[in-house]
Amino acid sequence: MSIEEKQKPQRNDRVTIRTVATHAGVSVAAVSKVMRNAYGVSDALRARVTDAIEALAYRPSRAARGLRGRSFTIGVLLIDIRNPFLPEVIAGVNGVLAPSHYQAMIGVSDARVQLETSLIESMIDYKMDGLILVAPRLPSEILAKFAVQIPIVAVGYHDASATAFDTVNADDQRGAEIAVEALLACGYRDIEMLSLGERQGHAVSVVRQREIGFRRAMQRGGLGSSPAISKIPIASPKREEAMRKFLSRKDRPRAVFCWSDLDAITLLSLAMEMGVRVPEDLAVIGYDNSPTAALGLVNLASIDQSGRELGQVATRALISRIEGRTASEHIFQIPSLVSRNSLTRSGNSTDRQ
Amino acid sequence: MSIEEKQKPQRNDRVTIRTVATHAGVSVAAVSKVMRNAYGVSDALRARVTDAIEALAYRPSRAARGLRGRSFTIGVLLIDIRNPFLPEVIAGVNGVLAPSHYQAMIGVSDARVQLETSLIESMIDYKMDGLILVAPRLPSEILAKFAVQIPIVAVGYHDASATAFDTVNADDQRGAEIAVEALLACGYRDIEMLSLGERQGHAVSVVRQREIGFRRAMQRGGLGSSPAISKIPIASPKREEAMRKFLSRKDRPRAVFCWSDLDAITLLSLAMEMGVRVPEDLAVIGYDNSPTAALGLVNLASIDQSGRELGQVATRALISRIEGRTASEHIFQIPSLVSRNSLTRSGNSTDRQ
DNA sequence: GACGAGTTGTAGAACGTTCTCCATATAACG
DNA sequence: CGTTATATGGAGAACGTTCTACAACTCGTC
Repeated sequence: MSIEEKQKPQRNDRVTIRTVATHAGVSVAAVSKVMRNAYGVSDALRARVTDAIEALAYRPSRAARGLRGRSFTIGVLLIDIRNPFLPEVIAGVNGVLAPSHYQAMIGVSDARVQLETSLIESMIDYKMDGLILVAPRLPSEILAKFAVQIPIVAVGYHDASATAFDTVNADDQRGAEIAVEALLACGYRDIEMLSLGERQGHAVSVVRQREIGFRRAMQRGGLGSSPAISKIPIASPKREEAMRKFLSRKDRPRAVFCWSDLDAITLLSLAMEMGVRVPEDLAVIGYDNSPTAALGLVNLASIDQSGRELGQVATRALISRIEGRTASEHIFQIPSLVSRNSLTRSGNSTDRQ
Repeated sequence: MSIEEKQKPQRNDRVTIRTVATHAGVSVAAVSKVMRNAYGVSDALRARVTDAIEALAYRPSRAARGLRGRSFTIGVLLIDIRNPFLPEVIAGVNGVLAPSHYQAMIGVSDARVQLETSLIESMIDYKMDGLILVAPRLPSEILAKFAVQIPIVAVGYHDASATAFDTVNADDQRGAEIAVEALLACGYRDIEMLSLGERQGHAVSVVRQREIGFRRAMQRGGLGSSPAISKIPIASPKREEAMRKFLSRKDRPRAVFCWSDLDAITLLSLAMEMGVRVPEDLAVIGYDNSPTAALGLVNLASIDQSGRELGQVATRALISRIEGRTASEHIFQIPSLVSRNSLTRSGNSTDRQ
């Protein structure tokens, strides 16, 4: 136990695998084996090596690891850090990763395809062990091409036919159905959906899925074969303009289902401003159950897709893929309704105003 | 220009620096020089090499780079991804980095010192070129120890005496002063601050700075030598409880300055619930000017510290440090007030209720 | 036309791991 | 006691860059 001084006169101060090896009196390869807990290591050897690692506070260089083998890092790609739903996903990922020896590194693509591509490439170049892409913008063929080089799990990306990578989703069709069913149960018949403007999102996007679910539930409720869906632009001046126009429409519906809380909350603000009472004049139901929706001031009913669970499930799927699974998996979570005052006065909170 | 086939029979399909070199008919070292635009490269050589890089769609391996030299990556450490102020900082960082050949990788520490340490170590082990720590929890001595190994810029961390690393801050003392001055200008005299519970944050934290500024402005305004500061716990059941107690206090002040929008917004919700009118019974001013504060439903006056600018400034500082600066810099931004209805009816939005 | 000063390109040793053999020691079995 | 399996440890070649030293070549300049 003489942890006196390094025996060989090393002038470099970094503790490498070699330092550990000489300190423990074993070979470099042995230390490597212990760390990766590979086959063919006796308990005695393992003990000696772990003691040395402890004593020297040795940390393997991630860069060097990546050059040859595993880097024990997984990359997470976020489309947008502003959406309050995404932090939940991260929390889920970190939760699963914490007890393992993996770590997450996050990149933010800001919804730009260019940046998204280059971040994915960077993560590959870092020899990361796997990727979790949250609501990626890239088409499925491109993702499949990347998936050849690195295990990929896509979250919030509906392509159940993908064979090269896994997907993890809340069932967005079902979520929209639940919203419509809730509105119907409150007695509303004149229902419209506020969806996302044309150019955003291809067929695989969550928005389109919610539209499909909306249509199906409306038809099933006997409310016409082509229920009304309004498209709201995403950029800021036009967005509010479109909502104001909607609110002041003569034939404004009695209830509205918004594709996302972000839109629903802005709608609530504008409604208050324009004297449209919620829910007396207009019932509103959002999607995501973001923390803001839960505020007493806002009190927005919303569909809850547990971001945390999505993150957890995606991480487990990724790890199993890293460890050898090749058949693709496509996992669905079932979302649920959180009722609040914007749906009906008997929501679950006290009255406003 | 015969980009026919690879000349040598390489069975490995990865394009490495060697592939580029043979394709361009030059040495490996030459290619490396061109990429790092190092000294001693003729225009002719540079052209040949860049052509080859283009033709082969070559991307240098980040892992290999990190092993020997620069990795052209900077690490960003976030204390908490839920705080809506942080995404702005990221946006600022990415904005500055986009045109350069650097890229950002983000880690989330969830305010756990343990995780914060291990993430910093990981980033060092990746041989990242520099670190931006946003509101780190670790004490200054520890940061200084890390700063020996890697350039560090701390954002939202008040330690102007640090010599080993840089700091970039909004002037939180001044921000609190501005808040108090605004309340005074509206004629309020009975002012209290809602701050963060005891155990959170050491002397260098932004919260303590805001307390200092609050006290100074109150004294300057002739409102006693030890103005009232209430501490609100951070965890959820106790937090609301403390706020309710505050709101129902007999000697409740006429105006309140909250250390953060997160607290101010919850306070507004509870006030509405308990029938305390804002601003007639209680004026409220927050800190951060988060997107939620700007909502018509919330309409919270707040101190704006441009997170985006903080991110930009921090990134520039980091790059200059990476490129050789050794003297430490401590940069201050001046925050500003955004007036809204929670401060006075003449805020800037339409009336509520 | 020899000599230094610059300029441009190259060879080859790091960097710190992993991982594929290979050598040895021990156990198992007839 | 030989033969064969099995378990354990080690040597040394990758991995894909950077970077130091140095060679070769081109100019002036004396």
